[in-house]
Amino acid sequence: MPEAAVARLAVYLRVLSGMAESGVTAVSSEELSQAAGVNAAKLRKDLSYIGSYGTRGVGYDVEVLVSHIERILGLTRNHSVAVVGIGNLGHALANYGGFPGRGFPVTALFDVDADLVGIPVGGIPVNHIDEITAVCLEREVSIGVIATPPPAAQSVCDRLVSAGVQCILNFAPVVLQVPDNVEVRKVDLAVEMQILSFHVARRADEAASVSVGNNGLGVDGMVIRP
Amino acid sequence: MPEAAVARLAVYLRVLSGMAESGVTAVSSEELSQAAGVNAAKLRKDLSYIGSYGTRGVGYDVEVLVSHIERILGLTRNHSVAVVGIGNLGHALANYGGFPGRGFPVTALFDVDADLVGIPVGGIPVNHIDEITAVCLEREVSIGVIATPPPAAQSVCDRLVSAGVQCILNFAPVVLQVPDNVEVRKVDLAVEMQILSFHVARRADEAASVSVGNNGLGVDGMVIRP
DNA sequence: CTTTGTGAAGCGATTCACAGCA
DNA sequence: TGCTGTGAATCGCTTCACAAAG
Repeated sequence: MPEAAVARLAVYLRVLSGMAESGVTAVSSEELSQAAGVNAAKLRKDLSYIGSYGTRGVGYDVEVLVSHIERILGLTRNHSVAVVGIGNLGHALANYGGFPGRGFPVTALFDVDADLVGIPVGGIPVNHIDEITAVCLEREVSIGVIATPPPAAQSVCDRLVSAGVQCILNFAPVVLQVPDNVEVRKVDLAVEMQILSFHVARRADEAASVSVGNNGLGVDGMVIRP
Repeated sequence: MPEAAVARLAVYLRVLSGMAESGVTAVSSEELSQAAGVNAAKLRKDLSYIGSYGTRGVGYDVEVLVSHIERILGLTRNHSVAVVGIGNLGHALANYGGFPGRGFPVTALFDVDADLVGIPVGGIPVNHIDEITAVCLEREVSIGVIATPPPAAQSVCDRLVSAGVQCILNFAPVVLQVPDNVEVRKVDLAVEMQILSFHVARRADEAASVSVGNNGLGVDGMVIRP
């Protein structure tokens, strides 16, 4: 199954959960794809990767789809999360209090700053970063979230890996080096902003070339390239 | 140019900036690709999209690459940013104080909560959300960041669009509906966590099938499928 | 001899279009 | 008839491999 399809399944799951709460019990590929912002063919292909749970001529049962997607995404068991780096972002993450979508309880917080150690954030006490290995093993952390300043990220990552953590969500603007058996996802604000910046620039370029070049008209409408 | 290549250019730029600060003046595609976590062929292909600025047999001049990537990404001009929703995440974003990588000054903050209005966060006073249109137009906001609760996201998005904002970074777990001329990037924690969860589940499945099924050996090593 | 730049091949994801089924 | 499920076609990104250049 394509990695991109996995990401979309998570989106479908959210939309379906919303529908279920609103009392909707059945949905067609057309309706669901609209709500998820993809086209219907892609949606059906994505769902086909996990099995055939629709009814031809009718559509999908919302509850059935929800439970199958949850199973495929491994949401039937809890995934214990540790957040490292209790700055602005770390606070925000800890205070989400069990991650959005549930099933991801935050069970450990770490920081280098001794002044933070022992103080609870979002109900969980902060441990010193030197305790990562012991605490992660003890609390069976399966997902590590890195929210440290860039210089600390690789070292934190190494420690998480040596504590047996195989999944890492990295907010630090650093390219992490990890062994093959560790999965890293990164959330990189600077990169996101720069992609948007690129599109602004491209739009500006196109606007410029349309107005003076590519439409064959000069600025006052005179035909240059008939 | 592939969208994926644009994202990588932003990563190369960061790595190159770090090298420049360390006094490195030249770099080969092999070195740079290692540091950026991609293979050398892909790096060269990506750089070829923006022009031929290397020297065969030698490599690339760090400063030259930096300035060309900055130009392509539109980083030669400032992009004024507005953050909407001053909760935990909004605070964290506002306090970054000019976004990572610079060139993205936060010039406006908005919230519905009247108690927050007027109080500065990260040096910028919070405006009431009803003032979005006027303030965004006045401060020439080009990028809107949505950090509101899910139910408010679409409405905030609509208001940003009507204020002329054409680029949106969305942290709310909602699929935004926008006109074609608006570019949306989303950062979705729940989706990221669920992708990691999927990989945990897949690893567990594989481990199970290796130990009891696909290697032809039972749990104690007895041959089941010789 | 080293390293870039790139056409061409390869590969994976998306889209099409229709067979299959209720 | 209507909608799903899916092979086949298509598209676009990635990788290869080598000619070109210093």
